[in-house]
Amino acid sequence: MCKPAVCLMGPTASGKTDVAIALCERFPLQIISVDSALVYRGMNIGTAKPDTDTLRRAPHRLINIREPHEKYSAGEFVRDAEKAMHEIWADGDIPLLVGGTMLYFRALTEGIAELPAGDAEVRAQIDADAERLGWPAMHAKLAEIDAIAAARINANDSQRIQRALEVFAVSGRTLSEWQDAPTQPTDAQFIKIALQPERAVLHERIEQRLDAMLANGFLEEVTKLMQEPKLDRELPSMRAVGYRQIWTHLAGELTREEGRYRALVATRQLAKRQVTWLRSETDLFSVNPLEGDAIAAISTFLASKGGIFAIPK
RNA sequence: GGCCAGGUAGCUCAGUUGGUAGAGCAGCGGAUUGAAAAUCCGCGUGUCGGUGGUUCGAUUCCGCCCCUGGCCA
Repeated sequence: MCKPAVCLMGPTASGKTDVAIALCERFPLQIISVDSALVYRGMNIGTAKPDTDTLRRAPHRLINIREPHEKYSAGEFVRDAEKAMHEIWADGDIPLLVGGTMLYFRALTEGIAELPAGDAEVRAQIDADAERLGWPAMHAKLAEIDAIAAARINANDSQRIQRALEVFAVSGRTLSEWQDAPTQPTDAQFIKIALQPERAVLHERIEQRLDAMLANGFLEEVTKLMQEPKLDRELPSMRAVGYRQIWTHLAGELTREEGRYRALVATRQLAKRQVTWLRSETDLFSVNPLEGDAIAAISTFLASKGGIFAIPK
């Protein structure tokens, strides 16, 4: 039996949280966060994490589930999200998956291949080799063991080359062999909603939000993180938009104004990549959240799905 | 007011011994399978300040004007 789940997707600063909370007041929904940065504790201001008051009113699952020195992944997300969805269904409610990490949405709704987890030691070894030989040479090595993956991956794409080499090193099977197996999407009827503001307006909101973050202690938050002995700027968490640039500023390599500007640019570029993902989504109900009554439009759309949505709270 | 330097893409600048111009950044488009807020690929978007002159042809040379910065008054 296939139960419903609502996906609320959108680029950063598109107003997802506000819409999600409004929807929770109208329908029997419980929120699951779909965000690779909100999983980290202590990263609150720069990730625009909902504040504690908001979280009390509208609890979010999959927020604050990792320390910033830990890793998280799309595969782990799918397992965690499926578990959370079953809990919510067991309560008689419907999951509301809210976020901007489009790979996580894709993995959940389309399925993701069974793959070995990342291995820090193997990665360090590959990095060391790449340091000497360069990534194009590593790409050539990959072509010898997995021509299919090598054909798909650009010779400069350090991360994907590393991953493909890593998978073979730890499992003895090539990445493309692993990925050859058909993937199993999560068993749910996904109702996909996208918040798509006009680009210029989104850019304005991004800038205002960044300045608000800086006024509200973003620098202090990063200062505190820099003092953690387990943290360094190569970690996935510390490469997050904003954190990486502010860290570079606080390390004395950029002025405050340069750091702010680079953080601003990085956030816009993130938003653009998120929009690119959305363009390739099918069966999307698309709404401009900053024009007209978006909540009403989404409510009408959900009500048209019938079932539990036909009876608002 | 005088002298000097400059005015070229959204920004910072290069360049054209006269044949209408190109880098970086920004921006835009795309890819995306356990790091994805990551990583990578592609695309130059222009009254060359204005105006008159010389010339087959001026962004380039000359005159005048405008603007910006500096120095001198």
